[in-house]
Amino acid sequence: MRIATWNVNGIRARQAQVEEWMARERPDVVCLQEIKVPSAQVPLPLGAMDDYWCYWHGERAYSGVALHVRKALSLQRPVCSHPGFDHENRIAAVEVGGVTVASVYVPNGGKDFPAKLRFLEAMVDYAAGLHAAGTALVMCGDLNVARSERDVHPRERKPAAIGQLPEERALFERLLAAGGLVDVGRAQDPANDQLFTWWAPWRNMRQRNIGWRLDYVLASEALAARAVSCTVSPEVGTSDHAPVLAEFQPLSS
DNA sequence: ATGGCGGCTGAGAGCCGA
Repeated sequence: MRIATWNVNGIRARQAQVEEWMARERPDVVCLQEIKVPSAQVPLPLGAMDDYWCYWHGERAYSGVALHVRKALSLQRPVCSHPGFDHENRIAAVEVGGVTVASVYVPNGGKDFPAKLRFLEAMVDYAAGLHAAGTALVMCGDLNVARSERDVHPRERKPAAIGQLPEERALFERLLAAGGLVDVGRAQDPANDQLFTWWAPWRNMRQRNIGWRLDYVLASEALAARAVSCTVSPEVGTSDHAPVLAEFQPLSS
């Protein structure tokens, strides 16, 4: 089971890159963020792929998320939803094989920081509810928080910067604790202090790997114990964010 | 400390990102 996430920063501008990447990586589930287009205007063939169930949850110009589920995983169209706390089309979820997968784009917070905190708090409650119900969850996406100091390159560390603030980091830890979730990227690569997924688009920050880790695959403990890898692909695409792909052994085996 | 630029809309200059 291969689950991938990518903030594409405009699906129309990134269409060919996403198609190429999906053809090469062949993920079973794909979570996209910042599609920046109304669901009805998603370009084909990405909008309705032969071998994936596609769920687009977007709006004009801004934000928006999507989910793709390989049809072989689920003969009938999976049940898709956007949880009640959604805001600006920032979360979509799908239930497949007893696992809930969510594609999430947390508000940056520069425009409305309290709204970011409210969204993160609602994510905590959502994950806690699924945890209490015994539903396995994989929460993927651009969480717009660098989890800890080591998730920001030393030269980008700014304690007062949005994305690095103590209250955001505390909410990140609450999300993991209340949801019974594991940060799969960190768990798979515990000693790596260069594990970045976003780079500022100037001064060759990406090539020099001076970045932030903002994109995550969080998985319920039982599922995370089945993870075999979680990799960032900094060379893929021209979004400010790189895709992240986690591979899991089947839960049942 | 600051920084630059692409994607989007609407058909300009401005918002947004983190």
